[in-house]
Amino acid sequence: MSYKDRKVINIGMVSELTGLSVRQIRYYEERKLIFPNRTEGGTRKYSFSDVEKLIDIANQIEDGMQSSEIKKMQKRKSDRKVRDEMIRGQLNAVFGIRK
Amino acid sequence: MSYKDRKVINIGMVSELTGLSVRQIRYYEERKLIFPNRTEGGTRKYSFSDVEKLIDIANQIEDGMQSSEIKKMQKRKSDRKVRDEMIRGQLNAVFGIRK
DNA sequence: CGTGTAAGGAATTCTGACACG
DNA sequence: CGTGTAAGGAATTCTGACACG
Repeated sequence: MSYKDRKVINIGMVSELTGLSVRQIRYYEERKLIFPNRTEGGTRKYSFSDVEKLIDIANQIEDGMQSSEIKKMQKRKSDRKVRDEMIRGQLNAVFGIRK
Repeated sequence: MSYKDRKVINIGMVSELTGLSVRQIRYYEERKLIFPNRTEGGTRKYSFSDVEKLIDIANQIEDGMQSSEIKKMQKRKSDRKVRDEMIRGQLNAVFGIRK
């Protein structure tokens, strides 16, 4: 929706923005930690959110965490978000609490 | 500073985002209406601000305005901004009006 | 496991020019 | 003036593999 989430950046620029090698960036995708879009021609396209996520991933790897662990943590975080949003939705439906 | 102003988008994606041809986008640059960055290799890089500006330019062209006229209007707009900021600065220096 | 690299090919972009109008 | 197009070349990216550890 916002600029931050538009997938418009090529891998070369992502490499420059993050300081990571293109090899690393592709590898984190292979491990299902990041999900760029693709052009018709097959070129990867990333968002600024992806750039930030990649920096986090690189830091976790640097701290000795394995990609499989990082993936699990991503899932936990995602699950928490879904749960919180459901609770919010229910509260809103029942009590009409706004925002 | 913000995501909106980071020059990270290739001309192909700009073409897709704006609906303009790459020929048009390059031409508006030739007429000094837009100023992308360049990679070492010479590839153009645009920001989301540039994308919006390009849409405005295309609309003005479509309305029959010439590129030289558009450039003049851009300058006027820029001059107004500089003037307003100077006034603000002076007021702030003399009266300490905040923000 | 995470990352570098050389290999060959494909997609993307660049410039300068000719065309039309 | 604004834009399309074919031309030739250069920069960018892609995949699959081998290497090291």
